[in-house]
Amino acid sequence: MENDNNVIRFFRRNFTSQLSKEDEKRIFTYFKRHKFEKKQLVFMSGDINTDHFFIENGLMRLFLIDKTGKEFNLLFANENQIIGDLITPEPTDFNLEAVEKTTAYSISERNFQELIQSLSLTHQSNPQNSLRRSYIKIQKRLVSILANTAEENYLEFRKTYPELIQRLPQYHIASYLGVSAEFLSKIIARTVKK
Amino acid sequence: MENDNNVIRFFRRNFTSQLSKEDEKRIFTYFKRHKFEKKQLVFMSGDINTDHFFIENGLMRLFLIDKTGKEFNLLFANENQIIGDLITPEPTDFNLEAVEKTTAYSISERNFQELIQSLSLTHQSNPQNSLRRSYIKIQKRLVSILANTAEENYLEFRKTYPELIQRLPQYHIASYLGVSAEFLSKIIARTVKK
DNA sequence: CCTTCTTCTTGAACTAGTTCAATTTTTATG
DNA sequence: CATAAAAATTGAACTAGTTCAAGAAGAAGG
Repeated sequence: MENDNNVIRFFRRNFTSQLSKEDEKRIFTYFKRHKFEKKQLVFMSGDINTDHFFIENGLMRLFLIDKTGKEFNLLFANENQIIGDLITPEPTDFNLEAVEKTTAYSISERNFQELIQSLSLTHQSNPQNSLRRSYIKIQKRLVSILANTAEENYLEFRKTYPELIQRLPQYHIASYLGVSAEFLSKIIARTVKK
Repeated sequence: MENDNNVIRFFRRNFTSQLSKEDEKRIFTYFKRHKFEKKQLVFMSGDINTDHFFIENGLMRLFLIDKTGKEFNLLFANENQIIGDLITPEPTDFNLEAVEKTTAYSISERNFQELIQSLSLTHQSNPQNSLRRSYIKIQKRLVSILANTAEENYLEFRKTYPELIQRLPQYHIASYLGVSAEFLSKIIARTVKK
């Protein structure tokens, strides 16, 4: 991990801009590097004290499997993003999977908090703000799914995440939008004609 | 406000248990008391720097109006809960309305942060945690709306918020569940028979 | 207690989206 | 580069939920 500093940059961007060499070293020691194969499951429903994953390279998805066995994608994360279940250390309902071959750095909730504290990021402006942004985002998504048609939601998704459209199989996008893969395919066929 | 301490109790419960008399006085000075009539609009889409409202008595709803004029309820709050739009001080997309005659205490985001700081609630464990809980809740709601039928969602709502079933008109519940008022009425007729 | 307003109900016609099954296209791999 | 596996497409039959319209029931105020 020493030979790059994506995680450091992430910390600078999200928490505070002044990090001493000491701080950086300290940050390194908190993360563990992992490689996951395409479609490899990282954690699954029922697991406790799940880690957060900072993605250096690749693409992951957080999803849920309902009682009928159907999957629902909740979140995607790619390079320089963090993904995990906020309910940790409680048992998670979700599953985390690498969609592509992925390199990621893991940290437990407890260690994450400890790290933030020890860097005296106690002015709390930012860990809260990023959670706030996430909250506002999911709130918008909820409304959008309720208020708009699947076609509108798809077009919006495409506009917002053009690179994800390239990288994700369609059925994962369908599941994120809350429609069947078949129907999304029909939507796309329809919108291409226009 | 001096003759009761709902707000104080809220602070004790949500932030820290040790509050000096000084602290309590300080908290009082930050809040402004309001009374709202049934159906009175408190803030609306486009308003900037909207306040948070701590409800002493009554019931409020946060909702959005889509481009076709249809309303979507996002959140209800009753006694001893706080409601508002986290996007503040940015312009809100939402509307806040008193569903019943309501008494509430308002505070701006800026003052709220200042107050928390000045009470040295800097150990940040809790403002974050309550936001986390909200996030986890809305995440579950999103999945639930996608994965379950309207009937299942209604039964779940009824189980989780029995008192809201009493206090809210059906069409507000319908809008929260993401179905038309007519369809909810049919669902209820159906479930009564069983 | 009468009148008005608000909320709830019901039915009929409709539509967005699902499910299932079969086929084609694309991608990955020995 | 051939074969297998994964992903996308298409059509037909279906269903959950919508919309519109009209009427019934409930609640609230003068």
